[in-house]
Amino acid sequence: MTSLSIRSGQSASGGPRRATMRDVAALAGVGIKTVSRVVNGERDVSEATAARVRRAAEELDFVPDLRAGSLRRNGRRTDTIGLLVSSVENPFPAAVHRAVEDEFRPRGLAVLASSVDDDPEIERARVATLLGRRVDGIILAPAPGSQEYLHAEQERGLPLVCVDRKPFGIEADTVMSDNKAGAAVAAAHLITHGHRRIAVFGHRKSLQTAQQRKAGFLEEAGSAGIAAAQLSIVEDLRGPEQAEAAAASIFASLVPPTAVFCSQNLVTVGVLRALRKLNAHRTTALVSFDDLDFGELLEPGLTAVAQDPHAIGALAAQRLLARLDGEEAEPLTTIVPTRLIARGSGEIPPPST
Amino acid sequence: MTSLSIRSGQSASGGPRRATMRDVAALAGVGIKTVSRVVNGERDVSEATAARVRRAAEELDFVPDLRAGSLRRNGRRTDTIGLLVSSVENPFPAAVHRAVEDEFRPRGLAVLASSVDDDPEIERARVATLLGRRVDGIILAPAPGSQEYLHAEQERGLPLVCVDRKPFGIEADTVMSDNKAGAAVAAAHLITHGHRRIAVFGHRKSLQTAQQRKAGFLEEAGSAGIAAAQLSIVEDLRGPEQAEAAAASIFASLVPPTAVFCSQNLVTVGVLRALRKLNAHRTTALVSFDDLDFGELLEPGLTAVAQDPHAIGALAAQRLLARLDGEEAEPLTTIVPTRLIARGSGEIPPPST
DNA sequence: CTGAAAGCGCTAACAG
DNA sequence: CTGTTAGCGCTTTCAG
Repeated sequence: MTSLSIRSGQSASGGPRRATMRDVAALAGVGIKTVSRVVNGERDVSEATAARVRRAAEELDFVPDLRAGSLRRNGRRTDTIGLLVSSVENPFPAAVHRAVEDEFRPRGLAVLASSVDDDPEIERARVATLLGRRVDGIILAPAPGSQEYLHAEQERGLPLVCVDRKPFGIEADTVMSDNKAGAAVAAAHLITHGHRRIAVFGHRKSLQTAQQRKAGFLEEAGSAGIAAAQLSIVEDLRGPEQAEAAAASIFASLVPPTAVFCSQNLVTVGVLRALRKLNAHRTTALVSFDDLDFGELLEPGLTAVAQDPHAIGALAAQRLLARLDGEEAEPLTTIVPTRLIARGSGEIPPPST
Repeated sequence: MTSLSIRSGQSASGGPRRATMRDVAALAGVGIKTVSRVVNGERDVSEATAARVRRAAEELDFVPDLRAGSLRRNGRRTDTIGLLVSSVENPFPAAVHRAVEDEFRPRGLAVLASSVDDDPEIERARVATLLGRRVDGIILAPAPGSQEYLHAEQERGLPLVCVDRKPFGIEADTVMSDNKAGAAVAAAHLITHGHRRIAVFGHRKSLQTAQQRKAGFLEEAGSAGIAAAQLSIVEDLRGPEQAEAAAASIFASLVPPTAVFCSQNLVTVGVLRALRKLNAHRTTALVSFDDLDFGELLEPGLTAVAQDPHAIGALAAQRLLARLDGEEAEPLTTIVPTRLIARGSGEIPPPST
């Protein structure tokens, strides 16, 4: 198995070195440029020589080096784009990732994906990594803080599309959910079902999505005659644990809210845990912004304002492709609608005290 | 805003072209090699010139071109690795992805991630894409079918590490869950709780994990005196819908099983739906291989054999790093233990008829 | 239809 | 300590 053939390479790895175009040319008895023509499907090569070249390439397991090619090729394209999200592991960004991938694949574009953890410094570092690899464009879920540092790159012609939130300090194509409207729908839903004493649990305050969802909810509540002061509002919850603690304290009070709105899925998880411990989950209405993966399996089923991450990813990728193809229009913001899915938790009426 | 400065480039994008090392050298008044030294942190450059170079680089927004560098550098490393999983969107691969990323980041390695949808042809196409970009190594969740086509690449020195399942037709470092043992634990758990009439729902048969989990379960059942013939076994379920249909039919029978084992999370989801529709979810014991994201929120809580995707990803990445560093040992298979999490559904006793 | 020469941006190998 | 020359593997340009 481990036959130690001649080492010509530098590192510890063995085997013959990878064939180059020159090798193929030599074996086929043609010039290197002819190989290039065949490999790139340029015409004006006689079928006879083309066949010889293909056989030689096959024989040698030739795989053209895209690095070298892109270095000289018109446009210097690497056919690689960068995707920067909060975490490749979270369901929302992961779905965006998949949609982006599917949109790019037919064009032969590969994607360098990386997690930023909503940290501005990490974002800059990851961007640097992408620029060094000369990606053709970047799809970015902006972290809190400014993206102004990207302005020079945009001027230099780097296509940039933002997803989930708008960038700060620059302009760029952006594809995002209709956070405000979605939250307003959630508010209207709870109010319609008779609730007026409502708790609002918000996620990380520095994120635009948190601000917009809160604003959307409060506005709708306000126009229904419920002032912000009448609501129990908790903000800046960083995860399920914090959300659970906050909910535990609020719902243990003497006159607890009859309904909750959670602005993000992780917050929802925490709140659900708290409600279950208090055995209040069947009597307290709950609407979640962001669906949970199997929200229909909960009891009651989770009523959620669902986003459409696939649509967001696909639209962002299409925007990037358009820019790559030379579109010069003003930056465009695309708002993707949300959808309220009523499955039970949001339709619980207030106690008929 | 959209100031159309001088176009020197080729594509539609404007702006001054990106600075090269030569530009930096010229501005700093030094040779290009000196810039190279400073940029790469080689010593033997006077602090004075180094400072001048750095200032010039800063001034020009210089970002070294890693493509060009890697083309000539010893080892020709691109500092990029490929990750091929069933889908970047599924929770399990997504968690592996994150762990891999975290392990590579400190070394400056970027990751090209791509979905293969468990299709052998797609796998080959994605591998080709990676080879063309000259990745330093590949982490692969093998699709059904043979990976023999990778043998030549391995000989040529391409480090390959498999995750989740073993490759077929070649040998390679592999990191995977202890499927058999995990399934055996599930069987023992149900049997201990008094069940003998058990349904076994398996996922896609061509996947190793399905075979191993089924085998592990049956063996354990066998040694407890339960023959396979006494079990209701359904195999090759491709998704929640199929699983739901299968479960609906089996549990509607006159003498339904008192317990279920599901070999994969998507199967679990389908079975749970079916049980709920039959209102049998509180009386039928269920153990799932693969946890659901919020299994603790179900009622009863989901008893699951949980895998450790982060550990799998991290270990796979470490294996790859070791190979990149020249380790020449025989391919190593690392088995990651699973953990049974009892949350209620698996502890339901059989009806005391 | 085909090939030789130049050069992409950088690093290796040598000079000074 | 610093610079010059070649050359990575490919595409361009321009001659045959």
